[in-house]
Order: sequence, then structure tokens, then C-alpha cells
Amino acid sequence: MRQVNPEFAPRAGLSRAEMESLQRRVAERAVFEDDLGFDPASVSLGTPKNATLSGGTDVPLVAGIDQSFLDDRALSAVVVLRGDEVVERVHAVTELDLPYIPGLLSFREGGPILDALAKLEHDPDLLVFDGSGRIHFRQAGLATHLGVICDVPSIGVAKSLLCGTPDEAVDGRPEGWHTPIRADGDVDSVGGHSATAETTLGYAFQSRQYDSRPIVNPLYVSPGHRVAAETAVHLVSNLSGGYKLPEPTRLADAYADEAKAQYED
DNA sequence: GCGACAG
DNA sequence: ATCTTGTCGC
Repeated sequence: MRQVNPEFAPRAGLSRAEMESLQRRVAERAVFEDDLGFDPASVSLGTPKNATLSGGTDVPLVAGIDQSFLDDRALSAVVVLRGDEVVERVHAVTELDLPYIPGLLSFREGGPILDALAKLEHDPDLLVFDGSGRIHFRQAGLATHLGVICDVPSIGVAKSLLCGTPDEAVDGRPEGWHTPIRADGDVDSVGGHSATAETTLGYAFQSRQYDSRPIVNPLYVSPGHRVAAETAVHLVSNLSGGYKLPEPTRLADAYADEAKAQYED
């Protein structure tokens, strides 16, 4: 798929200040409102195998993206779904030039992910990333950064909270429960995007819970680009199928491990 | 100086 | 993220 805004692509050799500055420019360009180009209700698993809805529009293509690692190389995996059907899987192995630094994840994994996305024959209507979108110090997490570069609607699904504060305690909640993640002092207001105590950056969302002991932590869902926080949770809910992680992410995760085996000596 | 932090 | 055995439950 094509990079509509390549000027935001993470380049190697930037200073920390330059990376943070680029993130602010990304956040200014990001749209945290619905501009999907498709009906969110048409995104679901268990959609009939036919590729067309009653209205004549195509069922949206949803891509799940995840990484695995081999020494100092990243393996980025992308799985594209139409309903519950896998229509394409691609992966790329890329040298890493940065360590993991909280807040700068897109500079470590962004390049590898773009390499994988470039191999796609199908153009996804929605990108689902493993990590944060707007829930980020400069409101430009991985999902936002890559969503803006591709100018495709995107969502961030993280397994832990980078910053911000949940409205309510998140422990032991039932499936389907969700509560806003509000901006706090760690979050900067950027461009037209405020970061007051009322600003909803995303949601904690309980996708799965068991009747028994081990309490499952919620997911932290946030808008990447061209989607509202409320819609992002709705979409992730629609993409959930019996497991904690939404299906696109779960399949990309499994594919990243599967493909990794082919490169291990 | 202290705290706190996606993958 | 990654390193890893057993164990509990549907």
C-alpha cells in the first residue's frame, strides 16, 4: 500500500528532540473523529463469505499488525481480514536501529511495519496496531503515526496503559465493560487536540473475562487516525472473537511467531 | 531528585 | 518484546 504522507515516516538518526517534534507534527495532522469511508457496523467477524453487503458496498478489509523479534531485527506481520476470512498475509524482516524507548515506539517499529505494509496487494480500509494511538504523551503513538503516514483509518490496541487515567478502577470488570482514559499531566496538548482532564484519549475495554480466578486485564483502545474513541472501542468489540485480543491482532501475532521460525538458525 | 512509561 | 514448566478450566 502507498504512503500518502511519507514526510512523517520515521528516519534513522534523528535526535530525541527531533523525534518528539515529528510526533507533534503527526498529532497536529491526526484526525480523532470518524472519517472512515465505510460503515462501522459493516465491520464484524462472522460476516458471510460474500464480499458484498446488501447495499452493494464491499465488506471493509481490516489489517492486524504485530511484531516478533530476532536478535536486532524485527519481523513485522500483517494479516488482512474480510469478515472472518483471511485474504492476505505478508511479513518483512528489517534491521532495528533503536532500542525500545517508552514514547518512541513508532521510531523503533515504524520502519519495519511500513516495509511489511508495502508488500500488501490489498489496500486495507482499517489498520489495527498493537500499541497506543492517541493514548500517548504527545498524542501520537504508533497507531496514530502510521495511520497518518498511510492516511488510513487506524486504531491502537495496547495490553497496558502508557499514560492517562481511567475514570474508574479497571480490575475484575465484566466483558463489554469500558471506561474513558482521560488525559493527565503527562499528556501534552498538541495543535487542535487539547489535553485537559476532560479529554478522552481512549478507553479501557474488557474484551474477555472468565468466571474463575485469574482476572484478565482490560485492553487499552485508542484512536489512531480518522476514527473517534467511541467508534474505536465499538470496532474492537466487533472484531473480538472469544479471545482477549481482537481477531486481526491475534492472527497477526500468531503469524509473526510462525514466520519467525523460518529465520531462526 | 523522584516517579513512570506501549512493545 | 523475550526467556519458559506446569497447571487450571472449558
